Amino acid sequence: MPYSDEHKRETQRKILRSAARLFNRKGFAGVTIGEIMKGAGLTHGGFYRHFRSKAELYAEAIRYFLYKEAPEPWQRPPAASCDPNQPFARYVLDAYLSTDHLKDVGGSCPLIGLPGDAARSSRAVRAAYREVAEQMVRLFNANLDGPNGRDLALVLVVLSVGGMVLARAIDDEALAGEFRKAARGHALTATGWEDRPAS
Amino acid sequence: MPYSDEHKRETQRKILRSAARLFNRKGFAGVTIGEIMKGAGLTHGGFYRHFRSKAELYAEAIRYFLYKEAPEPWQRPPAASCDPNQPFARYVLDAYLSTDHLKDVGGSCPLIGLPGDAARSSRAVRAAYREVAEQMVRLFNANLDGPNGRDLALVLVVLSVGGMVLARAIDDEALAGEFRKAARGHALTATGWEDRPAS
DNA sequence: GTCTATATCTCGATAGAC
DNA sequence: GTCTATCGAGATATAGAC
Repeated sequence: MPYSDEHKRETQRKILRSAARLFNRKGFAGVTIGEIMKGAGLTHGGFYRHFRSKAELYAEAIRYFLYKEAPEPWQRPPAASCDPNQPFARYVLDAYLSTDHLKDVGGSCPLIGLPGDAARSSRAVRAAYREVAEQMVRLFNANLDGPNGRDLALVLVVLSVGGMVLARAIDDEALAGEFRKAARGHALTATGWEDRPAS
Repeated sequence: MPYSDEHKRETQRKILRSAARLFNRKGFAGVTIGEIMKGAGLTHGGFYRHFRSKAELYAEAIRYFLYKEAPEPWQRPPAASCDPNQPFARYVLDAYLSTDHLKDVGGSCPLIGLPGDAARSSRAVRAAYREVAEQMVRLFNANLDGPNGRDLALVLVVLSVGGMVLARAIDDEALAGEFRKAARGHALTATGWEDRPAS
């Protein structure tokens, strides 16, 4: 057996990783199978031994980000500036609306890069998108007690995603910055988390 | 002169109207020139006497919504329930996050349907997108006095656009409703505009 | 499982009659 | 200005050798 199961899973992972980055950067229709496979170090033809179609890959790529590939800031607070008195969700909010995240188009959260395509896609894709959104709500909610915790968590997700979506689509960096800063500042005030300079 | 200038402008208007609806529903890459022209009651070939390319049409279609085609609620308060004591911007917020607007995919505000495509498009497209966003900020700001008026207006735009973008992309109507309600409720509290049942 | 090669299709843009 | 017809590029998906 020249190719082990382990090797196949590893190849799939490479394809998903390449696909996630490209879909984020160029949208569903803007990406070709050949491009994705090239990004994974493979060629066009082999794709269909791993996924049945481009559409199926799309949903898998969204879920992939959620479970395997979420970058550092979403997993745990940055060690260097870790302050136990600050809720973890606060670090996530800062990272989400940060300039780094704005500019990291390929590696960013799929909630930002794909909403338009997701809305027009199959149930499977929209279900994957929903799972990511739910995970984000739970993350914020874990740091918000009280009866209004869930409502406030929903608002934080709306502010995070909405602020970044607008900032990405606008051609004016100053206005894009205003949107992000306003969303971040308002979120910190609403939650009672103290403010400090944005990144 | 079998075709007057007036006739040409009217034809352009039809093309833009058809294009705006289709771009909202299917995204930039998902729409074909033939489809757009069919929606305008014309055929494929005539398109290039009106626009130089599909990309140019895209920017024009966004602007078109802004200046000519914005539906009733964005232009003035609904006559039936008009209360002079309620700020106009409050009606806009309600209409923006309403179920009607959620379901009117083709006729909705381009800020909701196109952000992903806009972010990946030319400067002209992103400039058009920015103009619509700026207009919306001004609209809210006109009803928010004080030094924090502009910041709050920016937050309202983020809540409106973010709430609808998330609601559209998710396959769960209940969660989509939660996002919209949370965004609306929070906006009304933050502005001091009184609350009442959502539509 | 992965490769090269190709079938089949669709789209954006152009040409030329009316 | 609008039509029909078509070109040429580039896409998804498949076939078959290794």
